[in-house]
Amino acid sequence: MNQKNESGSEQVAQRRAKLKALRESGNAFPNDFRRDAEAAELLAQYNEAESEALESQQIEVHIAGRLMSRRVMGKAGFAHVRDESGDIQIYAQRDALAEGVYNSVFKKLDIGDIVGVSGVLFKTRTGELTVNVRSLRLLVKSLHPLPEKYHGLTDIETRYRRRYLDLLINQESREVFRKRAATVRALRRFLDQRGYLEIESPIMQSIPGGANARPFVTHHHALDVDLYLRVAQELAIKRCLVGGFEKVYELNRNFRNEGLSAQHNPEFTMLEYNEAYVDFVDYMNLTEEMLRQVAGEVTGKTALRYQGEQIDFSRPFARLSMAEAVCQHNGSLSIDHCSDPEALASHARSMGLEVPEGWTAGELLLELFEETVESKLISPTFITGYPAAVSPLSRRQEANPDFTDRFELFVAGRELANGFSELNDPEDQAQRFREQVKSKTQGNQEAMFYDADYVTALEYGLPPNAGGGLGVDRYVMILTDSPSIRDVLLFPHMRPEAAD
RNA sequence: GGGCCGUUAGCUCAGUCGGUAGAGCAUCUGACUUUUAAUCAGGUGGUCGCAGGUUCGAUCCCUGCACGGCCCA
Repeated sequence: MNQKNESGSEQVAQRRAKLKALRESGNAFPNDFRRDAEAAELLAQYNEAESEALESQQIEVHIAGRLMSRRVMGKAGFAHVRDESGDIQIYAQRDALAEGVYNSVFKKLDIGDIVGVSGVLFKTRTGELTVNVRSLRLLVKSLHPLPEKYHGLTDIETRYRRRYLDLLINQESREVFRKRAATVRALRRFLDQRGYLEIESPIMQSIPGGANARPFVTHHHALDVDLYLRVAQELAIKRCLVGGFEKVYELNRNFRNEGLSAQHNPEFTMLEYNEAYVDFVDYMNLTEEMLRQVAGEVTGKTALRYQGEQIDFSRPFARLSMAEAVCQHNGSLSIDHCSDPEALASHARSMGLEVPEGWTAGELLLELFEETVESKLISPTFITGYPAAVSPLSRRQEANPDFTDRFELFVAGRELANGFSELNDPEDQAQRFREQVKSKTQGNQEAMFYDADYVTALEYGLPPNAGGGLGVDRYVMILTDSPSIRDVLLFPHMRPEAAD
């Protein structure tokens, strides 16, 4: 924003003039300064030291970083230098520096410049650990003024579009991405320690599958074929189980061609994990343990506050069937009603919901669940008993084949994870794919494709297994108390800015 | 896709019941050798998101568009 004006702004022109002078007097972009300390390390080590002790030790340090503030008082001045670890103050005195350095280097620095500083540690009258500058070099001239020191950068659009500025100014933002990295590492560690194999399966596929979602299409010119960006990792993982790997996960990007919202980015990170010879109950247990352990490792806490709500991963997660959950939140319905399409439809209509004639009890139940329950599930809650019609890869319940051995986990009113005992009957799978294709020809762009090779894989024998999928971005949102998925994506998808 | 709100200096924000705009910080000049939202004095800086319309005159009113935020679908 306003980029067009900035190039002509007075402040930028002044800085460009300084850069021009630097170029004329030598290498304006040197890379031979070496540091031996970081701000946080020095503060940790010496902040408690007595002033006299520092005075007698004369500890010389070499630090580098970006100038974040400056207070010049005639023949001496203070500034703060920020490196990745934090900020530390420097103090430059004209008469303590080589001839001319104070006026020609220090006083010409602009906020945002990257400097290399050598000096000796001391404490100011107010007790702040400070580097008393002996020599000072400008390493990189910054051409644009930084956002203001007190209010910082708060414009949410600029924070997303120019993340580098956000990271530079807002330390909390850096912390979010450190926690994101820690979350990903902890998830991998959790599964690695249990003997899982991490795989990398194709992102470009000729037949996308594994989720009900509209895919992105691209084109391979040499082969002259359309390819889809994957919407899930699941079918690749289960092929690996057919191949004899028994515990497999993939943690990587998926792509779904849908709208953007505070919970949706077109590319997002999902962890999918499957294990042979376990079922969906085992996988609720595993998922619960994983989320609990990782939350503790990343935040150091068991009970989190998310957007004002208390979310406690340390307590056992609630487990309810969808019918039980709907009954809990719709006082006039009983469990018996939940298998009765008439009762469910009339209840839905009494609430003002539009439900088509001929919907099954399962479809009506799901509709009521989404309308009346989902947003109220703040504490971690597993919902089970999903209709087979909306679960084309899930194993059917033995007692009621219209439903599946599937769960979804809701936290903070949103879906966070999904899992099920996997369907490994090739003939049933083929039939489910046919139903998906029929739905697709009727206009459902989120319906699945028929994946003949996957059916063939099942015909060779997929061991009984369960699988789970975790929305990593949403999980990080909760761990970092971030209201929008864009807050946990370094470079979230934004509409292009208008051309000038 | 619909509704509401926002877009003014590099940043954070005021403001004009229609007469082409202000503050703080930043920046520039001067003073100042332990400051820390440094201080003091003075100055510079704007296509008021874009395009139309109404009007003698629009940053302000109207319409459309763009981007963003929130809510809904």
